[in-house]
Amino acid sequence: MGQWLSIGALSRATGVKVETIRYYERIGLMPAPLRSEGGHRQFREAELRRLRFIRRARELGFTLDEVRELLKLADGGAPCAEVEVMARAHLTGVRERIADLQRLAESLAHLTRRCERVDTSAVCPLIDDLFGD
Amino acid sequence: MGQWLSIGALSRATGVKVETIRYYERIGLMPAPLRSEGGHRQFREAELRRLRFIRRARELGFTLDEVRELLKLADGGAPCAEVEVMARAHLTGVRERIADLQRLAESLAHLTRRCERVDTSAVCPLIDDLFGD
DNA sequence: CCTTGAATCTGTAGCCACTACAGGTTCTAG
DNA sequence: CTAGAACCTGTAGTGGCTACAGATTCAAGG
Repeated sequence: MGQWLSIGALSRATGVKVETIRYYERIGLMPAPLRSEGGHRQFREAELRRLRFIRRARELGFTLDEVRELLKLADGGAPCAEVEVMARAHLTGVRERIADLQRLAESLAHLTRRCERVDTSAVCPLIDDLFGD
Repeated sequence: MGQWLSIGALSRATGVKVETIRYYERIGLMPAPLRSEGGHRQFREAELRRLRFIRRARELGFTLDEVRELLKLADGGAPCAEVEVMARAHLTGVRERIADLQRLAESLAHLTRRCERVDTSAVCPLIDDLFGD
């Protein structure tokens, strides 16, 4: 009943799974928290904020390494310009992935459209296409 | 100099890396090929066609399990309807991923836009946002 | 025929970001 | 005091490769 959260409470508060929290600690993304007599983790406000930050950055698609970088910038006073550079680079990457997937969806749609026109169970043009030279 | 390809030649012919070809064999996606006296793999037309099929299906974003399924269908005469079902399901998945990424790009664009408006090196609104409750 | 060096062989470990156990200990409510 | 929920550590698995290390085999040139 103090000012701390158990790992389960922190998990509920952030939406990050218990195992993942321990994983983040293991890889040094989260600091080692205080412990109870018996060895249970006790988290405080700072850790809650940090973990929320991590979760949101992950939701924006940053890799853990990028999150690490972002946290370093944040901890170091965060010159906005540098953060923006990272975010923009990331955005560019995301847009490229979207473009890739769109091309892919295009191809798939095209292939399935060809499938539609085959009466019942002839040789599938999609399969044929994948095999063709 | 017969009718077979070495693993390197197959790799060049398909664009699939040598290690990946061996990996596909290990997981049973490619059949175990003939071997030379000394133990080197000897691939023939059938394997070339199969590997090309795999590569193209992978380019369309199918998982290896889906590729396996597709190959089973292809080997079994391929009733076009079933193939179409798989392809459509896959297409739906791809479109969902595109939608997810677009939402993500939207958020990122929004955040970086807010960054732009900060003069020089104030507290970064992007970082702030990720920390906020 | 012999040598050189490129290609190939097997087996194992690493990557990312978790997730899922197993087998034990601690905490908390009744 | 006790039951059982929550927690602990450590290890292994996921997908789809990729990257070694250290040994062997192959093809071409002399």
